[in-house]
Amino acid sequence: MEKYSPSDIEKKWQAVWDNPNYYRVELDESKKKYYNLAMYPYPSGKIHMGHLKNYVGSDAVARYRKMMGFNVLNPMGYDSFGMPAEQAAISRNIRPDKWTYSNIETMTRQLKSVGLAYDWNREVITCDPKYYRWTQWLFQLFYKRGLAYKKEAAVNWCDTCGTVLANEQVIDGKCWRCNHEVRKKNLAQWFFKITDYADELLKDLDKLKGWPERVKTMQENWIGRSEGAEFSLEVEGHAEKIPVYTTRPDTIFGITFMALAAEHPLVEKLIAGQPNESEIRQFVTETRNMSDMERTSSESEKRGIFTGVYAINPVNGRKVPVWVTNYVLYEYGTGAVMGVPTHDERDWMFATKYGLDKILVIDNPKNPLKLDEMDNAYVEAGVMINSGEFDGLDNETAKSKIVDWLEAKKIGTRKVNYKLRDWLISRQRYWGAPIPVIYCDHCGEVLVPEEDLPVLLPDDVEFKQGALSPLSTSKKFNDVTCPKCGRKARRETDTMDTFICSSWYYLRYADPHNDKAPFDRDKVNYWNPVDQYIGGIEHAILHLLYSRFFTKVLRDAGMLDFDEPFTNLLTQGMVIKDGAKMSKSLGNVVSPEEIIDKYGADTARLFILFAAPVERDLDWSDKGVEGSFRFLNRVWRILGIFEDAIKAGADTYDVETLTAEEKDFRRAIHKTAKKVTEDVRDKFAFNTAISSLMELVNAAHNFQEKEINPSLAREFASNLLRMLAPFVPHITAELWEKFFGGDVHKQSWVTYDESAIAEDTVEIVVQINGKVRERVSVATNLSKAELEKLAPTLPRIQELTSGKTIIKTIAVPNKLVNIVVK
RNA sequence: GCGGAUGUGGCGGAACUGGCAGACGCGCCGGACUUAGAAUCCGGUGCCAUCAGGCGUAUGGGUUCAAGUCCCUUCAUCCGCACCA
Repeated sequence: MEKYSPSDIEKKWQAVWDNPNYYRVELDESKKKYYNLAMYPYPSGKIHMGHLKNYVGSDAVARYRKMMGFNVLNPMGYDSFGMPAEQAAISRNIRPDKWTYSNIETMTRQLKSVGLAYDWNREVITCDPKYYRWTQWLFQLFYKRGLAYKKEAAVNWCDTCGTVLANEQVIDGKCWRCNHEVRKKNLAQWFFKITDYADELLKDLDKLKGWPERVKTMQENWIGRSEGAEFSLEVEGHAEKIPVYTTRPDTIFGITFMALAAEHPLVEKLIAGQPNESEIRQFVTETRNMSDMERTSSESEKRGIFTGVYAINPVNGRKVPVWVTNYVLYEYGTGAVMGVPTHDERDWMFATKYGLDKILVIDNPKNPLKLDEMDNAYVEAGVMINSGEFDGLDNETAKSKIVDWLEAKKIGTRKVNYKLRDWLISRQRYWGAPIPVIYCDHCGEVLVPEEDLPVLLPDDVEFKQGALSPLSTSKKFNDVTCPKCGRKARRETDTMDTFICSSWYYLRYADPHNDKAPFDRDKVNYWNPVDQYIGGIEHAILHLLYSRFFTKVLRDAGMLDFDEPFTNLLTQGMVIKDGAKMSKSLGNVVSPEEIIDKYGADTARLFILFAAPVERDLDWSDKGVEGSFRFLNRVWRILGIFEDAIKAGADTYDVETLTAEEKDFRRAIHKTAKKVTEDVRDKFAFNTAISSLMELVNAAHNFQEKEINPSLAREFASNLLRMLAPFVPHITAELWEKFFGGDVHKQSWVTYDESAIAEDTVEIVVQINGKVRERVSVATNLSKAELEKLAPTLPRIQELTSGKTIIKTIAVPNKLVNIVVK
């Protein structure tokens, strides 16, 4: 047989697979569906190893499921709105759409060169007006359901990107995209009311049995639910009250001061006319100008200033000073906090610094507290003291009793709070889906009528770094009349966060060409939810939370019938080289193209799958790649040696005619089939599946210079090629065609025969005091009693136990015998 | 600080419900083929030790006939959240 030449083989098969009908799938109620999805890429113009790792693993799953007889949906598309296209327009004067579509073309070509089994008929491109028409339609659906609203707020602003960002897109106070420090800015912006779904988004995490714990925990923390009470304190000499939220109603009797956020609107009213009014105002301004980084770090110093006014604790009438501080967050709860220094560490630090009073209200039952000996707040459980009628209760019980009491006296109520804020979706950028709203001086906010969708992106725009949205520079775009009254009006010039586009793309794949609706309900209900989703951990909160939110809203709108979009989630690891993530700046990048050119896509795929479990980081090794290439050559070579036998063999034959050695080999074939099936089906353990295939090929080498039963050789080739097909599709297609005719990817998955795996004898380990001292071959399933009887009679064991007393013998059938001696 | 994870040869990594630690691959060592090299094939390869044997899964302890696996302690690394009252 000729030499293994990956480039010829791969070109040949990729041409076959490029036929749009080859991977086409259709809805078929008679077949069990399997929706396999890998997170679609941003069309940067070049695939990198990270993409490859993601898509190769996902592809193996799709191909395996197809061979298992599932109707597999395995689509691909592009998350094609976003800043880089606009940057290209700003710095190189290339139109964003040109830049994007040419990148899509090259990336598609690169993806095809990897041999991925996508149904490209279903390609989704989010910057295509046929797609973003429905993104706009969905915005309007949210609007009509009261889930999209515009409000003025202090929002996150990135100067380099020239746009606002959602809370989820601010990482450590910096922009998720460009890493530039984010600052606060007051702007009127569009929000999606994700907080309406906070409770369900949290609760339904329990339904996601197929998600990694880590991702669920991250979402749980992000949603940040807490239970407590809200109540108000009167202010001496003012009509206004100060509402506060607390999770520690059991410490209400210990309030010694009130702390307001610098942004709190009451501050201005309270300080009016105070002698040091201007000093306080200066403090407020300074604090508000601090970056979020300095402001929210728990290490930074707590500072504050007394307003000169006092509030009254409603539970005991105590007069407490009201302070303005830098450590209370305006956005959470009520923007005001009750100060209980004895039982809250932050309040302790603050009160100590400014010499404020401290009252103990919870005591340590084991070791009574003394205020003047404490150097920290007491935050453990304990017994109530100094708390009127609640004294003596344990503080957990007191918590709910005090809230009951507050409610009965109409002072306060139970309250649940979330850290999750509404999703800021406006972007002051061009390359996104325009928000389909028109402003009319007469009619106000008006939705663009459905028949006028999509609101197209105009081309008469100017791109300038950091300037206002380019859309505001377009005459065409802004020349509009009010759809209601016909008077001159103006368009919303903001576009939508690209994360909106990606919050529903997995639904569009089910019905990608629909021009009457975003998708057909029956089709989505057939294909969705996604059975297996694979992608990077960086979307643990962003994309995965937003998509869950969208699914729930669309369910409530009657557009689909499930609660969660992704049944199983696999978060794949990064690609590492020389101890660091591959990056241009470190110069440790290996491009998929160069590997494919040198060894072929099959080798690249095999190495990626073999070197590490999918969810773990992959340590790139050039030597390891060579090892994978070597293995494929071994497969090629051994099947070449067997070629005549394979062709002469029969599909069914009498196993009893095999020699003992051949029987062993046949057992290995069936054992491997079992192992590979279980590894792929249950665990996505491609690395161990491949290692057992390597063992099988190694075992075949015993026959390289020996006659092999032709039918056995045939069985081996058929099994090996089918098992390897999901991992290395080209070489297996070629060899299958050569030996069996037809298409390996249309074959059914291997089956195995338990009886063929069973062995007559097993090797038993005999231990003395837990150390292996002898091995013995016995009949399979020899009973415990028989084993216990047999072991001490072995010569070697007799020798080692002579003169000692046997205390106990433990036997585990098919495994071992342990003799305990003294 | 809180939460999650990880820790096994020279390296990437195996080990199902506790039952032979180190599968498979890389690297290394030896051999065959070759004038020689490359490629290929065969064999070896946790550490210490002259065979016997001893020691080994981050640390220290515990449970057990038996622990990488279960329990407690400490340490290290990575990730997420981080003044959320």
